[in-house]
Amino acid sequence: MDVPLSLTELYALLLESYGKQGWWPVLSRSNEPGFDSRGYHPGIIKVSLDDSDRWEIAVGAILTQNTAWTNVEKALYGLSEGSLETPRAVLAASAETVALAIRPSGYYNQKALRLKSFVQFYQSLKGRVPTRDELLSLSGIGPETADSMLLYAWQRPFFVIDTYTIRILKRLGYTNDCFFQKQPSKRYEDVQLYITSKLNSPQKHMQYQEFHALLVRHAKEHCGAKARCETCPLEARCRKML
DNA sequence: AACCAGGACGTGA
DNA sequence: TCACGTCATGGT
Repeated sequence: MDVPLSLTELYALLLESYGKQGWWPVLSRSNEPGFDSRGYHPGIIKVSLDDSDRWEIAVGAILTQNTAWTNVEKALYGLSEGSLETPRAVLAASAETVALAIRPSGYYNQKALRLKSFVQFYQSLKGRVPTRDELLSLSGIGPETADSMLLYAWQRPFFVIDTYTIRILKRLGYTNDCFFQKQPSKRYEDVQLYITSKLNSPQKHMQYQEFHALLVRHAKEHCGAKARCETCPLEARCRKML
C-alpha cells in the first residue's frame, strides 16, 4: 500500500463492492410494482425525471442539510400527509404549517423558511435549468445543496462534496494533496475541481451521481465518524489517516 | 447518555 | 478571513 488509490480505482472498487446505488431516492406517487408499502423505491434509476420528481429532489436536498436521511424521509411523508407535496401548496401554506410537516428533519423553522423562499425561485424558472450562482444567491442554499440539486434534479455535471467525501479521501491518504491545505471556505471548490479533473466518463453527470452515492453508502456502512475497518472493502488500500 | 447525521449562516475578533 | 455558536430531530 505504497501508492494511494486513484480516484478511478476508488470508483471502480466502490462500484464493485456495493453495486449501483441509483440515486436520488424518490418517493413513488403511483402503485407501480417494485415499490415498497410506503411507495419508496431506493436503488431504482428513473431515466426521465418528471417535474414532481425534480421538486421532491430539490426539497430533499434542503431537508437533508446536516440531517440523517431517515429523518428527511419522515419529513417528506409529512409533507405528503399535509398535502404539501406540490410547489404551489408550499407557496400557499404558512411557514408554520410547513414547519410542522417537516418537523422530523430537524431545524424545521429554518428549513420551512428556506422552502418558502426556494419555491418562489423554483416557480419563476418555468422549467428552465437554474445556474449555480442563482441557487447560491438564495438564502439557505450553499454549495453542497446547489450541487445536489443541479446533479440529481437537473442532471447537470456538478460533483457534490460533503463531509463524507472529505472524510473518506482524508482517511484514504489524500491528505498530502494540495486541497486539504487550503482554508475551509475555499476548500469546497478545490476538492470539487480535484475530483472532476480526474474523472473522465463521457456521461459525466451519471458518473458523478453514482460516485457520490457510493461515497455516501461507503461512509454509512464502514467509514462513519467511528470507522468500522474490519469488514471494509477498502481496508487493504486505506492509510487510515487521522 | 453522549454522539452523529448527505449544511448554511450570523457574529465577533 | 477564521473560529465558533446556532439551528433540532431521531437513531445508536
